[in-house]
Amino acid sequence: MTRSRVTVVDIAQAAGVSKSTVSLVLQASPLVNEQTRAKVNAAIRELGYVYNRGAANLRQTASSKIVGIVVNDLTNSFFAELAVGMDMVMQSAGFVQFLANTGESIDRQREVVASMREHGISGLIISPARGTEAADFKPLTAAGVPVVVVVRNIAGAKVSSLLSDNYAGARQATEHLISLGHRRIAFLGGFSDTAVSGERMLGYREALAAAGLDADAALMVNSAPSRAGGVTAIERAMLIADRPTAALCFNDAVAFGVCDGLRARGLEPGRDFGVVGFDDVIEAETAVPALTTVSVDPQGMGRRAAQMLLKQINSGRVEAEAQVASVRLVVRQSCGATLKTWDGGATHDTASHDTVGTDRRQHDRA
Amino acid sequence: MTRSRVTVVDIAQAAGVSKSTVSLVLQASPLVNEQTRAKVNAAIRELGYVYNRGAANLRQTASSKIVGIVVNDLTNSFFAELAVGMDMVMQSAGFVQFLANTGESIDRQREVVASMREHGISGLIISPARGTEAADFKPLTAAGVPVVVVVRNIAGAKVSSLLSDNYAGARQATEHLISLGHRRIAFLGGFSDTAVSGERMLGYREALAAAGLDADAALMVNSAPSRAGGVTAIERAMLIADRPTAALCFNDAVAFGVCDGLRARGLEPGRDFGVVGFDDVIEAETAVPALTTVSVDPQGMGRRAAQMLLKQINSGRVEAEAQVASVRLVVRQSCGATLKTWDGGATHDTASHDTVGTDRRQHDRA
DNA sequence: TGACTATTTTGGAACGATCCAATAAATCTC
DNA sequence: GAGATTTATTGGATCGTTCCAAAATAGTCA
Repeated sequence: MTRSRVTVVDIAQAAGVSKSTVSLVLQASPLVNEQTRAKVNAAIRELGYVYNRGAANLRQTASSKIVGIVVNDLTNSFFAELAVGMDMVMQSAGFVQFLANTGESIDRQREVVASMREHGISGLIISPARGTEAADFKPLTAAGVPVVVVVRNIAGAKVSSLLSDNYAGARQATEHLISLGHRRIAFLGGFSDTAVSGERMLGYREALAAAGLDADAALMVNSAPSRAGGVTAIERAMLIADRPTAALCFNDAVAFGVCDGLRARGLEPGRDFGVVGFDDVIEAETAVPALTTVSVDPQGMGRRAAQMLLKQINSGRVEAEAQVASVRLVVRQSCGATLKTWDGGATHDTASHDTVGTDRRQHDRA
Repeated sequence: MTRSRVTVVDIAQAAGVSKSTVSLVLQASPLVNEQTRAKVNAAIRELGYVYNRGAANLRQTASSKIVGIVVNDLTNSFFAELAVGMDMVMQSAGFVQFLANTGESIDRQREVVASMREHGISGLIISPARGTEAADFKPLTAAGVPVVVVVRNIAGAKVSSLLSDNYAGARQATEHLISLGHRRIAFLGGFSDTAVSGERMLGYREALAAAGLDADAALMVNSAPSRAGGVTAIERAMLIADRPTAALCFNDAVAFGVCDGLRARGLEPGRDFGVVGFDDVIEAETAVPALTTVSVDPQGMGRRAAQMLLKQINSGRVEAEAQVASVRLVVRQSCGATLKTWDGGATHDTASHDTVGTDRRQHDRA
């Protein structure tokens, strides 16, 4: 016996006014008399009324107060934090968000976006799955739904974007490793056919070139952009004859995997091998050794993307705007630059240095 | 010039039928003639029609195909994976989900649940913030909205729940550490005033008691249930005179922090100190040393919770059902079990074993 | 008091899809 | 070929809110 919903009419009846008046109270209109407002509010509380936004949204002037957020891998801390950042500003703005995970499946992405549209989102933030094309956003923009693309760029799409400065970050990180004395620097993880990977790799290569080092193709190894991928990437990188002594990793997850892989072969990241990540996820700081990484502040990026979207929703204009979030290298321990004390090992009795490189040794175990 | 929405009437006109017929086509009714259906579908594609679910939901017989998911800390892998598990089955069932992060704020939680209700969720899965009371769910259940509480129990709430068997898991893990010869076993991390922590701590204490060991209050140290919390917890635990030789950690995040903290003081987890986590997050397997932990399979739990909710939504009956997800101890390396000769002494010259870390040695620096 | 503002309140027509009862068209039955 | 049956189609009322034009009430001033 599910009793039928409590509606404005019920409230009106209970408060002895018309439904129009109740409606005015609901939207806090100054037109309504204080006493009347109090009576209506009392009735609302009394009857346990809940506003039906769906009904209100029917009138085409209304905004649904719903946005869609689509990410490709929520299990990756980077995206989880991105989502949390968005959530914060959306909640504060009185919006509620659909969130969907695509797991890089373009089909799921299409379904999920279609589904969100049916439910009437007033905007969409998406970190597109691999293979997403500019044309995929056509229907959205044509319908006047603002879209913000984050993290991964979609060439030719007439939507707003918020990307991190991958080129600059990678270049800076690579230069840092070079300044520490490294000459054989690997680029590990990620898929080179993605825009993000391409940009980071370009920064890496140009930094090498500028220093007069040549980019050995054997030093660039693709892998899944995950911790497990990092393990396999470093394994492969150490198979070649002229081994790297340091690596720029596609992201922090890969970097952690690389650290795992190094330890598995008896090498200590930061001491025996320089490791630099990308993203600066929350664990990067507390990990041991603390991860030197390019900070992109995912939560901040999420907040910023949300603000971009809100601005467009509120202004009513759908005008593409491309923003680039600047990044900065955060030097911690995994690159070897701040090497302090854990030199430990009996076969190892160097004094402390503040750079890597001097006490690096080759552990031949293969 | 945002042209007004395309509606069923427009489609009807274009296809030369009535809006009722269009509606029948939309819900794939067998009543409609094949040719008519084709005509209508063509018009739908032609005009770029998008279904307006909000309008459909007005009729009270309809189900909104929206569920709400509320978690308290999406940056914790455990919850991220839980969410992904739910997302999977919800997507497959044609539902779309609101997702909100409360960050343990009971106010945000209340706001966000209210907001979701206004948008017409047909069900809610919630991992309640600390301090949530049974009464908070009253309005939901009274309105016939099924609720599934996950992870944390709310005593007295008349809603369904899916909890992991914290008691059994903690007991099993503690027994395992005891069987490895440990006598001073700490319980690190978490807040003892939460249900989850209470259950796990009980399992820990009863295992100790059953083995004739007494539970030293100094060995139980509270901390935030995060990686950073784990670092501080182990630091505090190592300050006491009669130090622990192993620890059961509140969750995997804490366990990783404990490993970090141990390394910072020159101790190698798994060799010099037994560490057991709880949750079995995805990184537990690939970490070095691989984390011995109580597997609760967060993704599987998410899927299961989603299924419970769907069952209730579909059956229309709101009947509370309490499920307990069984857990199992996954023995990896961090507990030291794969190292046979654990003796806890400072002088330590074990031979090679088939684990990582054979050439790592103890660094006494404290 | 009556005319004239302000200030409040209010029916009814949207909004877009569904569903029921009723109709129209096609097929069958004897 | 008239009636019964099956198969397709269709107006209109409905869901809960907003908004507009209009009405009712209160307040002001000559």
